[in-house]
Amino acid sequence: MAWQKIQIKKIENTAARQVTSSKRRRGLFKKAQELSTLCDAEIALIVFSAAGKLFEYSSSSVSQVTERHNQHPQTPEKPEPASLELQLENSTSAVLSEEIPSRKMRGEELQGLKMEELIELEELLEDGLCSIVEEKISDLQRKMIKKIQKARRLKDS
Amino acid sequence: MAWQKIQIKKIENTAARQVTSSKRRRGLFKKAQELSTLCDAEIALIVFSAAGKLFEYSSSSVSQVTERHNQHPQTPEKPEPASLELQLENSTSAVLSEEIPSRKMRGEELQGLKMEELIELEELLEDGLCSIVEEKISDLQRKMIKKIQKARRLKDS
DNA sequence: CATGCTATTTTTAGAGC
DNA sequence: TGCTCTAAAAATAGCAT
Repeated sequence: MAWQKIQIKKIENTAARQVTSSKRRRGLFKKAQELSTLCDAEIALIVFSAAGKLFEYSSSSVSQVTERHNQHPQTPEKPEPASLELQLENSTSAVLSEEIPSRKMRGEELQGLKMEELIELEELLEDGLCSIVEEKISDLQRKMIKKIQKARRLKDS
Repeated sequence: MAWQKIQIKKIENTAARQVTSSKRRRGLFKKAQELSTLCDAEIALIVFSAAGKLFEYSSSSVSQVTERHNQHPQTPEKPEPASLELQLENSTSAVLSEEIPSRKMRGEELQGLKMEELIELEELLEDGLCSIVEEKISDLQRKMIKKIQKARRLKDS
């Protein structure tokens, strides 16, 4: 793909394999998310690295998709909300699965909780979303600063 | 990616969405297979198209991987913040196109701007991201409140 | 160990069949 | 729906920092 084309066979060099694993895994998850958003597909992607580490992505939740997979065939209906809404819906699901994976509180399962638990969960969700966006804004700022510096250099020249 | 760059948002045209779905799905499955082979990873990929059709790939078998996923000890570390990151990347793109569509300031085009314009743009981006997340949090709160009320009714009955 | 940098390969949007 | 073609856009292998 780059300075040299590679064969699709196991990379024996451990360090190189690790680097390729990270890069390609990231690319794969991105592609999965893009397909989900562009084409309104429901996707679950589970990856166990050679080291046994788990990585997962889902447009909704892994358990939801695997459950649907188990019960296939069936023909569900898919409404079509705004794209941004859809993306944020997915963000919500992702936060839920990340912040409280051990409690399996997703979707209708929330209904079984006590009020205190619901409030606690609410706070978790807010914190999770905010911290993630703050991080994203920092990235944006850093990128913008680089742009500004570039603009300056262009003016000086 | 080709004659014209596209945004990562739902493709409204049904025919075009179907075509893109087929093409990208194939690409995604190929990438998954390559990662599995190159890096000795165990992968399961489940895709339900918008029409409800099932497509799946696994380096071993879907049920084997999902089983391993279920048995996985409560994910010691954050398994996948990447998916959220990616979704926010796309949200950022959406903000760009929504907030300043008439100025067509995306990607490399930013480089032609003056410093003041860059700063102004930076603020727009931050505001856009924050307002979107605030809106989402409001939605969340509303939903949580409904859940709480439901929990109360269940207790009273 | 991550991050950045190209040159090169790979993917793919759009149009046609 | 599936295939081909083409040029632009993305991904990325190998290094460098």
